[in-house]
Amino acid sequence: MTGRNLVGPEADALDLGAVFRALADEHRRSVMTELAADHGDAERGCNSFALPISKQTQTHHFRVLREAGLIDEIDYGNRKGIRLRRADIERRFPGLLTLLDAESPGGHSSSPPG
Amino acid sequence: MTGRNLVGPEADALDLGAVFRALADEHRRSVMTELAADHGDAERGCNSFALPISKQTQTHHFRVLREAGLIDEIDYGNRKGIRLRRADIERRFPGLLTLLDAESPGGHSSSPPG
DNA sequence: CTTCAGGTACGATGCAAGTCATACCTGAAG
DNA sequence: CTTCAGGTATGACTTGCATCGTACCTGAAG
Repeated sequence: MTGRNLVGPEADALDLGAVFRALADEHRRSVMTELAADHGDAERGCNSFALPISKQTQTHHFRVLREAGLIDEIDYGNRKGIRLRRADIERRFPGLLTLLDAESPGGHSSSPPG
Repeated sequence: MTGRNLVGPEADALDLGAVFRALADEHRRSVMTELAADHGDAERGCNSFALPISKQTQTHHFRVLREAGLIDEIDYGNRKGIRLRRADIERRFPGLLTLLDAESPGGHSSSPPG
């Protein structure tokens, strides 16, 4: 089961305004910081971020990140996978992920948070 | 006639969240895009940005940019100067101004908009 | 003094967005 | 089938924020 990607903007259509608005929220930024810190770009589950908010609100936040073009959401039916669109972001906004990576608790990192 | 700088956060105290929130607004981002495009970092007047909003709202926006640590506001009494904190931003968030510069209408530029 | 332009302070308003409650859907396990 | 966990849809609530109206301040010019 490879799942199916939920729709997001094309790489060339990424809008800096939408990206900044998405990253303006603390919870969404913490998600992006974790994703940027994992240079292996492993697919993550929604619960692996331990966000202190209800699941409905989490659904909302992941939707905003997807519509900004920052992540892919892979629909498995009763589960969902999150994957960073690293290549697209680097091509359109080079250096942005480095900024987020620098905000990672342990500073720059090449390994997943565990 | 040197004017007096209105207070803003120290260079090391710049917060990425506050920066993203500041850049989430279209008007504030257009100001920052213009400032980033002028590599000469000339001091600008508030009216030189031609923002299509009232002066009270402009005061609000410049205040947000200053409190985020992105600009200095020099108080001349009945006038105000705006200057980009390029060095501080580059040190704390390297690459951020390049992202904004790339959003400049004519693409990358080394000269003021005129 | 008065006049005027640039800027600020305060308050009110309207809208966008973050949050959650309820209800429902999906797939896996018994 | 039932049960359960993960996720979504809808609606309502609340907060934040962009905006402007009114009033006031500041400095320059007359």
